[in-house]
Amino acid sequence: MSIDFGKKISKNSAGSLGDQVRDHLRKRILHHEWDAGAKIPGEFELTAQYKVARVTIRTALRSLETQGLIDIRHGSGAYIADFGDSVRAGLQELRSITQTIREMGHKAGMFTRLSEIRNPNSQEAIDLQIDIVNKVLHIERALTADDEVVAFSYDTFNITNIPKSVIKKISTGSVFAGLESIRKHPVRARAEIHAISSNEIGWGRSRPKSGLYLQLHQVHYLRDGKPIFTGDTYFVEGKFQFIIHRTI
Amino acid sequence: MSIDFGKKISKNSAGSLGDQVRDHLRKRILHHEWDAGAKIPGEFELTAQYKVARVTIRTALRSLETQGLIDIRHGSGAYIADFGDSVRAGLQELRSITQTIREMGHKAGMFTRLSEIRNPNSQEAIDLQIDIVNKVLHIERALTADDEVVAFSYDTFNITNIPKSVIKKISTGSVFAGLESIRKHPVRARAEIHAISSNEIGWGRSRPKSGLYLQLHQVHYLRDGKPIFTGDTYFVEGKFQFIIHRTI
DNA sequence: TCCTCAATAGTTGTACTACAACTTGCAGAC
DNA sequence: GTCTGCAAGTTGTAGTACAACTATTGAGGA
Repeated sequence: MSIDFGKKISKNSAGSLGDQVRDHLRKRILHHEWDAGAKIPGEFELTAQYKVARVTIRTALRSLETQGLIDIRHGSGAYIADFGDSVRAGLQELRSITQTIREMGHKAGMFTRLSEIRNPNSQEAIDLQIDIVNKVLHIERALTADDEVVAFSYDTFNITNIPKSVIKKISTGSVFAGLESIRKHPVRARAEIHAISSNEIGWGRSRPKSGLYLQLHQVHYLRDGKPIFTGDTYFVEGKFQFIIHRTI
Repeated sequence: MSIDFGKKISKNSAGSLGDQVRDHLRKRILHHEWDAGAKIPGEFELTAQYKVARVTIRTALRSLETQGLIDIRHGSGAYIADFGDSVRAGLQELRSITQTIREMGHKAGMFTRLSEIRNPNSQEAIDLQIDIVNKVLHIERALTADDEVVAFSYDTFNITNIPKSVIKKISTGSVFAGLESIRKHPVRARAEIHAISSNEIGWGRSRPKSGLYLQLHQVHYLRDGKPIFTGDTYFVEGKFQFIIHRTI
């Protein structure tokens, strides 16, 4: 079953009813339908708005609370956490770095240095949960903001069951758009953060002399829990501000 | 109401029943009661174990799922998310580093190098939203796991309206416990992450030769939105694994 | 006038029941 | 051996009722 919500429903909304309501409410929050600190409608009113049971609304609200977007107070209501913009630019939201750069008001660019189809190495095979005889697409790119390199990116995709046209689309830079077109876009990712000092990362004139990077090692998962792509992104220290919103 | 759970219940467990169950289940997970990928008991069995309603179990499980510790599959069960066994912190969960180390089954320790009451510098005054004539408590500590230094910490507290006994408690290391005793514990924090290479961080023999740190600059906020303390924590690269769970 | 406090309405938290939707394993047919 | 379909088990959603907590209101007294 999929619901209407009275308003428009986004194409990529899927999963349980609770997840759909959560995603919809999340968009309403991030679109500043309510100010920071403001009280959102009560559970009974949301029940009426979305035409679902109260328990469904509650699962959505609890999820948003765990994500740090709202603050639920017993006997009072749910309030918008006054962190809207930080969350937007923050690490917890799964979106392409290019898109994040763009949303922060900068011109996003990209230079592809390498794009090849090959067998995965052992670490990639483990991360992607595939055998080393499978084929993967490996891409090395430099990401820019306002024509300045802010990160070097090494990504590897499991291209089993992915049509050639989509592989081409991914290769040209539209990673998330390409995967979304065949409903194989990731819904969550696991990321490890490391501080790295190395002169073997990056290339060209834009490589920083300091060799100091913030490394983000990520594995992206589909809704069914299977990994779709993994990669390391090396952010040039100081060029990109990471914000994390921590909650209890 | 507070529940027994059949086993010992930790003193700092508080909040709603769902939160208590969530915290208890989190400890069981982090203590490796179940292997990675293993199925945890079903909702009905947990209902019997904890002697609470199924809806309470469900709120706890949904929260753990949002935090990325488990993976709930409709019609099947809840499974432990795959993770290794090094010291690990979900960055979006706000808890003391000491407590995190302890929850992972390691011996947590702490050496205080400096503890003084003084006026804030300009940056601290901005972060804490106070005037520079106010008084702050500044502490410099080294945090250890299994007698090995994993981080150096420089914290500054706004001690306006904080009784002397609590200040003493904070100084001796029980930051969160001290603040909680007067209901001034932070509920969220805003954190910036940086990669730092410096020989001016840390002290003593435990200072790493590489000088490579993951810096976490944080401001902690109370429920009413006011900052309570700020600080920089420098994690020795490689000693502490940071995990971020990104969702759509 | 100002303060205290009790009553009250409104909101979230927990309990219980019932059924829908989905997954998994197994028995049986072929 | 392979496939199909049933059955049992598990999570998801619905509905109701009440407990626990919050915020407001207003009466009463200093």
